[in-house]
Amino acid sequence: MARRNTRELILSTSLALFNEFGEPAVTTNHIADEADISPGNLYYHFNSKQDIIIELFKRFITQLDPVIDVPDAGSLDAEDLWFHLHLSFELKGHYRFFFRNLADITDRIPNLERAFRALFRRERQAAAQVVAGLERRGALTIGDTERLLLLDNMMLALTYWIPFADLFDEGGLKDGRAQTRAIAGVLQLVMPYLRQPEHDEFGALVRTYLAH
Amino acid sequence: MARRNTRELILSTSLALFNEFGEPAVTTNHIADEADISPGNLYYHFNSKQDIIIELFKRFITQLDPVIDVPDAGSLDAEDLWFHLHLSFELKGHYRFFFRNLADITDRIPNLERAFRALFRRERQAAAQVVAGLERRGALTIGDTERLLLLDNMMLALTYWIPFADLFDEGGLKDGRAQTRAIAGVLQLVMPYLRQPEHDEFGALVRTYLAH
DNA sequence: GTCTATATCTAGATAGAC
DNA sequence: GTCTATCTAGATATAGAC
Repeated sequence: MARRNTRELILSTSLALFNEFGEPAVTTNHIADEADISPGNLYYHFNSKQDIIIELFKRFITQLDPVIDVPDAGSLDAEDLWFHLHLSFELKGHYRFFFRNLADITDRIPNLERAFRALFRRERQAAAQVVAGLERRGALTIGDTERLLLLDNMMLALTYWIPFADLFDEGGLKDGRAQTRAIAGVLQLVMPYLRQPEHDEFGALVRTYLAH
Repeated sequence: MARRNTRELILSTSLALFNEFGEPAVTTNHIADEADISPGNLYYHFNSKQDIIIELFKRFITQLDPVIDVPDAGSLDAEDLWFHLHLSFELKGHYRFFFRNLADITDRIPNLERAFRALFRRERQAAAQVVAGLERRGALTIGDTERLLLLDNMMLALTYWIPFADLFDEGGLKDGRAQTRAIAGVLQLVMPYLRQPEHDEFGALVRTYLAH
């Protein structure tokens, strides 16, 4: 067969199968089969199935890092925010098997739980910075209780929109329609607290993109 | 041992273990062990592990039915809505293992996927009726796009607040604090679209309950 | 690096005595 | 109804030849 890079082949095959059937339902034999290699070969490149998952997670987080830690989170306008959410949801869709069974997978792989907690903490902080930035510029007004609950609802959408869409999947995750609706959902959470002209800017953006 | 009702013991033991460790991590041997019966005895009462899960689901849905299909959904006030959400989230917390691994569990148990889809459809309809009722009474104004996204965000909270809280669990699910915050989160989603006096009624309710 | 063959382990499930 | 003992299947992982 003389493949260029078997390790990469195993990773991409695993990711595709995990996303399609869910990680627990995909065995190392299935992966080897689908990649047209032997099970023994798979274990030459990876010590365990967990190692494959961990490597996939590392790649996910490496790609997500620059998306979350946006340097000027405090000065984003509607278009910037849309763009950031777009990158975030697209990436999460690409690695959606993690979010499908978050509790199960973080339970079984010890370090993954800590990693996801850290991720959520940073995502929440980033969201808080965006809100704080809008407040500072006088574009947004919100009470303390409301801010807390707004961040809760934002985190919920950022974490579970992908698996939620997956449950009803009519292909929307692959062509990006599901991601578009997710972004619109997040922006709508913020919109009610915006003053003009930002309020209408956000609204127009949502409508434009939702219309395809 | 001469137990009153072994079948019930198996069910309650299973539910407790599933909620604590996640259903995939709990074997039939663990259940038998924890219930102080033999594995053989467990299989005398249930043909399979799936049968236990299905029976638990039946009980969940039987209890949830009257909570979802509220006859006068169109005329709920803030307190009524709070109460309904309370019942709903409490019950979901009681059977939270289903929501922990929704995608996985619905994939493995064929009929469960259909059942959950039906449940979501009904929940969304009920939410839509509540919103429509508020609109009819002049308490709420919302555009068509916004209504759609509002329902998305409500469904997201109704479905995933429990597993979300579970991820960070500091015991909040058992004493009900997590559920309280979930209810507040849902009410906050609706609040921005309310006029007075309903807007302040909802706000006061949220603040009262969140303060413990 | 890759293969075939196989070891190991564990979960779900059954058999048959009591 | 309940037990002990055991079967079976399938998944992860290893051994050793090529």
